[in-house]
Amino acid sequence: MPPARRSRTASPSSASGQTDLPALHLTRFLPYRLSVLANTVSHTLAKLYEKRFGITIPEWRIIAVLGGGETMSAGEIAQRTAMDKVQVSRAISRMLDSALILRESGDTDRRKALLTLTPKALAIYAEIVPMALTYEEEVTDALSIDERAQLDTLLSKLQARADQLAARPAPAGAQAEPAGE
Amino acid sequence: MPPARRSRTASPSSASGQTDLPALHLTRFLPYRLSVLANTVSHTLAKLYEKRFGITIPEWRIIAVLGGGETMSAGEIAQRTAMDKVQVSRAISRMLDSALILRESGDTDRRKALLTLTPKALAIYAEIVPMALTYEEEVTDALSIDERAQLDTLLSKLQARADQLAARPAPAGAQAEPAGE
DNA sequence: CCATTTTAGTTTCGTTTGAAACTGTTGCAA
DNA sequence: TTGCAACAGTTTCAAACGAAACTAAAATGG
Repeated sequence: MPPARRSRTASPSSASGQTDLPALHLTRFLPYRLSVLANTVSHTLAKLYEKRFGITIPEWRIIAVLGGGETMSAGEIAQRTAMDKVQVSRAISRMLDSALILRESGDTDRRKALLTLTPKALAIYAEIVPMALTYEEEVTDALSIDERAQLDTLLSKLQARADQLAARPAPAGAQAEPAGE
Repeated sequence: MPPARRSRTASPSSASGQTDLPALHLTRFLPYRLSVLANTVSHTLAKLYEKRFGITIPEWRIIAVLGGGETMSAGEIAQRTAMDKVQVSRAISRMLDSALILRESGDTDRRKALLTLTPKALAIYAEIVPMALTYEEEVTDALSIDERAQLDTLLSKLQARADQLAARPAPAGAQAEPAGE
């Protein structure tokens, strides 16, 4: 099956007199497809562990990176989970409330708090990891071995490129307000 | 480069006495990777049209499906954009405020409102589509022709499977509360 | 040293979201 | 017909979010 490149020249099917502009079909538009897929997957998984353990995605991510028993600072967690520090801060305070995490002020640098999972959280980790991996397998079961390798490659390449484009400063001369029609 | 299947048996690197459970590295975990990638892409793109036209993602999606000049109901928009009806309802009311959309009560069924883009919105469509397609191309430029075809296939397969798993009723006997650990 | 800047993390504020309740309309059935 | 279930869309309310302001503790450097 060829990729069916979207036609750049066909006008929208309506007979309106609009200029002959490239059509865009949401269902073939990569950002849309990624968004829908990621949403479906995350949502399904989140419901699984919300139901079972009462934790949210940010909390799960923190458990995931600390699950080895390591200790690290909030900033380091933020980096490793790709969440921003506000999100991490909030998740941590929830986890303190539910006794999932332990915070001790750093000795040498009292700005950095050292965070460690409690045994309760480690127990959750032990249960949740197999669940998560099982779900991941169920999804990737839709693919052949080759395709899984392809997926790995593609996601890496796309992420690298997306990061690069995100870092690029916004094209100048684009403002919303003074759009004098 | 082989896909480097995650080791199922190696214990976490820490020397703690935890049971020997499968490790999970977030950076190799599909739901996480999808979520981060989709987020990066959507965010970058959203900033682009937020800056240029002052519209949000839901609004952009509505413009995208109505861009051909067609008329449809809110429910149909919801289906086609994979947004839920609340989101659609809110986006529409914003678009009514900014004169991007036109709503007329259906004649035969007064529950269904017929929605059409205004010329102002069609003008935005004409400008935004090339921007969106350009961005998409910039991202997919990271891939070879073959890889683009692969991506198309993979996303379709994964979405189909994810939908299937999402529809499946939650596994019974999983409750958060009575975790008498 | 003291003043300034940088870093780590938290708080605040306004917005966005999602689930559930609600309003109005139509279709169906006694 | 009226009475009730199903449907289309909106509103409400509480939780979640992001940006920016803020606090506190190091690092820098005159």
